[in-house]
Amino acid sequence: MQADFENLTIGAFAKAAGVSVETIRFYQRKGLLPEPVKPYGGIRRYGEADVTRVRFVKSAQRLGFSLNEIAELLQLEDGTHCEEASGLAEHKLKDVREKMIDLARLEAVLFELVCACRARKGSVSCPLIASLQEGAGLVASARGSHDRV
Amino acid sequence: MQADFENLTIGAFAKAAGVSVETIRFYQRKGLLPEPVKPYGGIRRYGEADVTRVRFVKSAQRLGFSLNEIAELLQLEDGTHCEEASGLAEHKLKDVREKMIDLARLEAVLFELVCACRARKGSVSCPLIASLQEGAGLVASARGSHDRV
DNA sequence: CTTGACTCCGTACATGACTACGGCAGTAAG
DNA sequence: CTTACTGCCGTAGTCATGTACGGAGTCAAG
Ligand SMILES: [Zn+2]
Ligand SMILES: [Zn+2]
Ligand SMILES: [Zn+2]
Ligand SMILES: [Zn+2]
Repeated sequence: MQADFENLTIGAFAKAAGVSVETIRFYQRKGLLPEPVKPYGGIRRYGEADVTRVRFVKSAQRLGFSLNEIAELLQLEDGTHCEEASGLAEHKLKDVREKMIDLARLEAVLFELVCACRARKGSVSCPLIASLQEGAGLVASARGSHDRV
Repeated sequence: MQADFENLTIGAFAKAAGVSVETIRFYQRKGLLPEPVKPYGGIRRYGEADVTRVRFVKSAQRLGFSLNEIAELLQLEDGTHCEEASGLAEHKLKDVREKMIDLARLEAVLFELVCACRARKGSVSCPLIASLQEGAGLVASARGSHDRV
């Protein structure tokens, strides 16, 4: 029951990697996947290494890396550049932590608004709408100098 | 030193609202802002109310609402639909909380990877890269049924 | 040999939130 | 009056991450 992960057509490859054929082709155009040589007028074949590579992309994506950042990571694929790789990851970790703080602030404000809405007994109009209209400093959210997760 | 917030041209209005002219026109096309009547072959004028409205949009955006959701909120602008408004906010709050959980998981994994990278003493290759290549169950991240913040 | 499934390739579409451009018209300063 | 801004309007482009489609070629089974 061992699947043969060599000499896959693009369809089988995509299935093995858990993405669509179109996605494979898209990654090729982006330079995230090598395009295997095409035998004279024939059909390209893919192997184990390609499947691994797609899985790499997908895991990195789940970690919040963009495809461009993943391209950078793929430069380091041979595993001999620990410094650079962990540098990228640390940067991403910083981004994630900033985003967590933003979201926490968001959560607090939204919660407060929902509470105010529920508790509005005497007021004529919805406190949520009212506070959005003032809109002053809710979630000041000093957007940082670079990309977010 | 009191700025006169009536009879603004679109340029002054945009500046007063803290967005670009193009953004104003974009919001008009999207139906988020009313387009004031244009005097015979002349120039539209904007006032305080328009500035307030843009600020509403921007605050709601900082709270994670999409422009479409903000359009919904604007339907309720008169403040007489507390139910609907707080319904939207509660839904968004739920989204935010889910996203916070996702990010927390992300943070943990990234942190672990960075640690592993720093601590790799004997291993030949970078543990971060290695673990991306295996890529199995890192951040399972069961993506929910709907929109995220 | 035909049929049907699959590949190849290029192009277009989808989403969200804008941003840019080009040409024409109105307005203000000198 | 001329010049230099603005405003008006429509169209189109950007970025990210794909998805969809159409026509032509290839391959394997029947
Ligand atoms: Zn490393
Ligand atoms: Zn960053
Ligand atoms: Zn309310
Ligand atoms: Zn939702």
